[in-house]
Amino acid sequence: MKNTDPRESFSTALISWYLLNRRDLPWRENPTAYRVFMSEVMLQQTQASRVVPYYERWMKKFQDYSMVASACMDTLLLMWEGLGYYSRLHSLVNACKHIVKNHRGIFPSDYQEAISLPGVGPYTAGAVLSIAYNLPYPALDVNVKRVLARYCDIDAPVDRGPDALYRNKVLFFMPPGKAGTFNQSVMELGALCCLPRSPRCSECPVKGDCLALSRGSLEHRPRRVNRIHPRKRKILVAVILQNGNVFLRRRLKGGLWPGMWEFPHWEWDEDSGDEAVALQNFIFREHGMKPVFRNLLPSITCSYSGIRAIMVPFVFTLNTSQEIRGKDVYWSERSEIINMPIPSTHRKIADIVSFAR
DNA sequence: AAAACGTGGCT
DNA sequence: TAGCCAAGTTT
Repeated sequence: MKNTDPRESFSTALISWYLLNRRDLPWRENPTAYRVFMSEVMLQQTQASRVVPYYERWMKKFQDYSMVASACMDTLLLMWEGLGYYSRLHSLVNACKHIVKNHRGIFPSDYQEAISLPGVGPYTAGAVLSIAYNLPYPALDVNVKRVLARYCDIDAPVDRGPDALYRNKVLFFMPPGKAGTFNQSVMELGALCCLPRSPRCSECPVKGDCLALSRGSLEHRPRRVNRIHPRKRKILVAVILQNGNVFLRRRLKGGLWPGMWEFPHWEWDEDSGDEAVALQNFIFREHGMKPVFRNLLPSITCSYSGIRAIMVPFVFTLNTSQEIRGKDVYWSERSEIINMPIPSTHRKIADIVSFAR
């Protein structure tokens, strides 16, 4: 007699498929709570393939919470550079400090304690507790929502409103004692098979019971409501040189690119006017320098959280008689720029500057 | 509740 | 090119 329990047929087929098809990702070897925690934070809003090199560098350098907690912030920022969402890093460091101080260096196995750690939300708490400790919590990310929205033909939007419906579905299907493997199976199906654009239904281990597939509603699952079209901006960037050194300033904690180094820049919202002069005035207001405009560098487009920007780099030189020093400003040698944590779009400009001639 | 927060690959 | 998308959390 074949098993016809809908819970078991889903999880059994899914786990069998997972054990055969899963990727050999580094955080899947020896999945201690520390290793899983570091990977889950890096993976937030990011694709696995992009995280791999960052994760391997991180694990080589930091083997436990106390090593992260005591590391130099610039070193940490440099290791995170390019991953984006830098507040994750600041939260992660604070979480590590908290675990060392209050949990004897052991990730808490209590859900409420876990979710109260900085940067740890429902997803990350569920992922660490299920994967590292095999505790029965959902790890509800967009992959899981997409798989369930299709398999159960759920119309509730995945990007707004309460998650209770989706969480209950996960718990309904979760087989006893296999929380970690089950959660990873659903996520992996979403990442490899139940893809956002063109799902590979012919390869799917649970296609036989997929409601969206049988009802023909696959195109409408998952349903989304939140669509923000990006606004355009033009940003004038100042590359100020003095004796061959490059002027950088450190951003404040909070907001965009917290704690990282950048070129001074000014958002340009006019239709016309002398951009170089406007930028020069800004530099004087902000930093008290009066550098001389020399030339332009190639413009760079970038986008982040609803903004599409074009960055226009202006090269200035500053007379040696003007001495500008300060806590959060720095004259970097060209060869040294590579060791400063700099956000991705500014890094492209920095590379031109540091490798020029 | 809605907006902020990065970045790069793909179509 | 412009839009969509990704192992979410915080305010």
